[in-house]
Formats: sequence, C-alpha cells, structure tokens
Amino acid sequence: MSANEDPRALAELLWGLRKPPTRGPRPAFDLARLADTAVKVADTEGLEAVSMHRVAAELGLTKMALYRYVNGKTELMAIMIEAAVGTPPDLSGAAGWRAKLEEYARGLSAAWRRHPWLPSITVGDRVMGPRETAWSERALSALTDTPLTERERLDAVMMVSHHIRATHPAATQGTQTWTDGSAAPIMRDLLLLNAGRFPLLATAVAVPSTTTTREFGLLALLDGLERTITQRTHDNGASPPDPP
Amino acid sequence: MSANEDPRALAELLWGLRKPPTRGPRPAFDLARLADTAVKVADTEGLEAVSMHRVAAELGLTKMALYRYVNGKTELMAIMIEAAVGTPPDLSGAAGWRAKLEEYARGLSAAWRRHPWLPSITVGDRVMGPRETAWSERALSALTDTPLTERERLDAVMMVSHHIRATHPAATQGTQTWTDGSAAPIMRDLLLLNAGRFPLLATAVAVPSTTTTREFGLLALLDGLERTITQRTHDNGASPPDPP
DNA sequence: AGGACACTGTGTACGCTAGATACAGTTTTG
DNA sequence: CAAAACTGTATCTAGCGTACACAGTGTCCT
Repeated sequence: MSANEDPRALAELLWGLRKPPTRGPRPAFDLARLADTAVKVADTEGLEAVSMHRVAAELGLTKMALYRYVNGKTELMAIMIEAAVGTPPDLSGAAGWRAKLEEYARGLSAAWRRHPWLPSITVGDRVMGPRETAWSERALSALTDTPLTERERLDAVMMVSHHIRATHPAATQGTQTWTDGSAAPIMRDLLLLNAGRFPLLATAVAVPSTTTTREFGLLALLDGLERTITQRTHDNGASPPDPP
Repeated sequence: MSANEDPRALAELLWGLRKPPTRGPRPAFDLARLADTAVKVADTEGLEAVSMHRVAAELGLTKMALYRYVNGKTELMAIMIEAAVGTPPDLSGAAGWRAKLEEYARGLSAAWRRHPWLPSITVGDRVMGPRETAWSERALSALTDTPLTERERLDAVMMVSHHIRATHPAATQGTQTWTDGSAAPIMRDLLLLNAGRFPLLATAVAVPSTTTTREFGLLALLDGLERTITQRTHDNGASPPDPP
C-alpha cells in the first residue's frame, strides 16, 4: 500500500529491460527461480499462502533479500503470472474461427485448471508480461479471416476470456453463487424459506442442470458472434442494397 | 483471516433472523445506519478506505464497538452491499425478453455507477442478502415467456451480469487492459516496441473504437440467446420432425 | 417491591500478520 | 581501494481481531 507501485518499473521487469549490474556479488537466485517457487506455493497451498516471508523461506532467504529482485508484492504477483500462464494453445489445427475460439477457450480453461489462483489475479488495470500478451495475440489470430473490425475482434476475444473466467469453478469471482460453492446450500435454504418472494429463483435452483453454465454461455456467445459475422459477409459479398 | 467466517451467522444477519436482545443497554446505532456510513466512506474515498477503525470513528465510536453489530469485516461488507444495491429496475415497460434484459443491464450498470466499488465485491462464493437476491429474481422475470429451461434462464441472467461487470470501467476486474485504465498507455508502448511479435494486437489497439466493448458484447450475447430461443420456439410450435 | 444477577454495549490494552523502510555488514568488481 | 550490489537484523505501520474491565438495563427470585 506504499509508493512501491511504479508501473514503468514493473514493465521493465516483465519485458526484460533491466540492465544487469556489473559489480557487486552475484545474486544467489534469479527472477525465474523466484517466480517458480512462488507459483509452487500458490499451487499447493493457495494464493493466500504466498507472502514475502513464505517465498523467501522456501529459498532459504530472509524476506528482505527478495526486495533486491522485486520492488514489492505487486511485482512478485506479476512474475508469478508470467511464470504460470505458459504458452497459448495451437489453433492451427482447428478449421474456422469458431472452432479456433473454442480451442482457445479450452486452452485457457486448462491453464487455469493447472493454476486455480490464476484467473483471480489476471484481472483489472495492470501491466501484462510478454507471455500473457501472447495469449491475446493468439486469440486474435482466430478471427483474422472474419469481417470484424480489429477492435471488434479484440472485444470478442475479451468476451470469451471473461466468460471462461466467470464460469471458472475455483475462481474467486466466477463461482455461480446459486448453484456452486459452499454458500450455495445456505442460499437454497433461504430461498425455500422465502419462496413467496422469490418464486422464479426458488424453482430455478431446485431443478437439476442438464448442461453447464459454461457450455450454454459459450454457445450463446459464439452464436452471437456468428450472426454478426455471417451478416457482414453477406453485406460485403453481395452488391450494396438499393437505396429506398 | 480468523474463525469469524460463519456463513450461517451472516445469513441470519442479512435476512433479519437475529432476535433482538431483551436486556442490556440500548444500542446507540443499528445495522442500517452502520451500513450507510460505511457506504458513504466507500463512495467518497474508495473501498480501501473502509476499515473497522474508519467506520467506527465516523460514528464517534471505537472500532471494538462495531463488533457488537457485526462479527467482522466480512459481515460489514455484506451489509454494505445490501445497503448499496437498491432495488432492481422495473422491466414491465419493456416489450419482450430482449428489451427486458437490456433494461436490466442498464439498471445494473447504473447501480454500479452510483457505487463503483460494488461490482468488485459482489463476486465469488458468498451469502447474499434479500435485496441483492431481488435483482436475480427480477432478471429471471425477463425470461419467463421464453422456451428456455429454468436453469438456462439463470445461466443467461448470470452471463448478462458477468458481462456488465467485466466491462464496467471502474471495476477492479473488468477494466479492458488494452484500451482503458492507467496501464493501457504503457501496454501500447510495449506493443509498439514489440510490434513484430504481436502484430495483431498492435494494430488492434492502434485503431480508434467505433462501438464500446460493452455494446458489442451485449449485442452478441443477446443475439446468441435469441438464436436458441427462436429455434426452440419453432421446434415446439411445429410438429416434431419425422423420424429418419 | 427490591435487589442480585445475567446480559448487553462500550472502551482500553494487547496480539498477530504482513508489507515495507532503514541501515549495517559483507562480497565483488572496476 | 572504493563504489556498487547482495543479505540480514531491527523496526515501523496498517489493520483485523481477542481479552478483559467497566457501565448500563432488564429479568427473576425472594
């Protein structure tokens, strides 16, 4: 919560623009090792377990030594993300933008399943590293053959990502409050007690689900994009409509 | 971080199931006043400014007095949400499920604009109060005339809500990293420096946007739902297809 | 009726976690 | 040798939370 939030410095760190020092003792570790350690802690004990002290201890250091590598916890989180995201899925095997986007969604979901804490921090106003950026770039490649605007492609990509995040079971933000999570049974009880005030909800949570929210939502999303895309394709392919 | 996380107790608090004590001194305040004070602090100074100490001081109390009203900060947040959400928009004026959902989205957006911190905490696995629950109920009412399953209606509602949240300008989670927010200019610079590695992204962020992400996304979402709905309507309206 | 007692509200003191700063000691290279 | 860089000890700060003492207020028993 101090003045350690310099986005420029973070950008230099993430994009490898730090000039290594010439004199002084060799650092015992490097950023990658530090990030991997933090990621391991987060994977095994949850993101809350990741503290400066904990990570340092894991490396046999005191926490103050970490401040030579990162300016604060914000930067630690940033390099953790870069270390954990991995590489985006290969979309060249899928035919057509729709299949490619589905493949992308699968890849994103898989990455987040490997690191359940990831979707909860890859969020908001922040500086991203090259690895994470590569995911956006890859996703955009799925839509190059469509008649969408560059900006619309970006919007579409963000929507798919947001949807996967919102329906991610272990995500802090995504849990479907009514159907999943530890609070869901409590909410069901309350709805039953107040079925008169909330009849629609009460019945909705009572019925079992046939498809998952994620599937249903992704279907709707892609259907919506398809409509715009085919419509544009027609407008462009045919001659412009007669004036009225 | 302690054992003060009893969801049952929270539920009783939110749903007015606490039996008021019979003896002892009269409390100087009540939950509503407490919640309103906290909301005011969050509105004017941001959610980070809301601490037990701060809220208590605002009421002329020491922070420990607050613990007679709420069991901890989690409960304080919960009653803040209830105090801030207000009542859901009236959808009866809109004709058809699509217009109703759009109206709902507008109402949600307006409520979050009044309390910019709200979307960032009405999230995840948690117990909701009756006021907030009323929003879900209202949203479901938009879809009663559709051939969707009860569960699918809930899914659709959650999707719209998630989308509004994800595209909420001031939301901690929603900021479109590439186009909005304080980090966006930094990311643009980095993309220009690395245009070779990220050609699609570099051009996408360079062009000005004609429509907003929110509009484009909502359109796609509703188009997608419409496709499923009209398709179902046809399948039900006509006689079942001949067996093959 | 009246007082003891239990229960409730409020305040003071303290504990704990976690991030972060200050600075001294030590190592390495120009 | 001196400047720069790595690491450790000590300390500060913010914030949530517990422990406990003291002060009102109703309940119940005699």
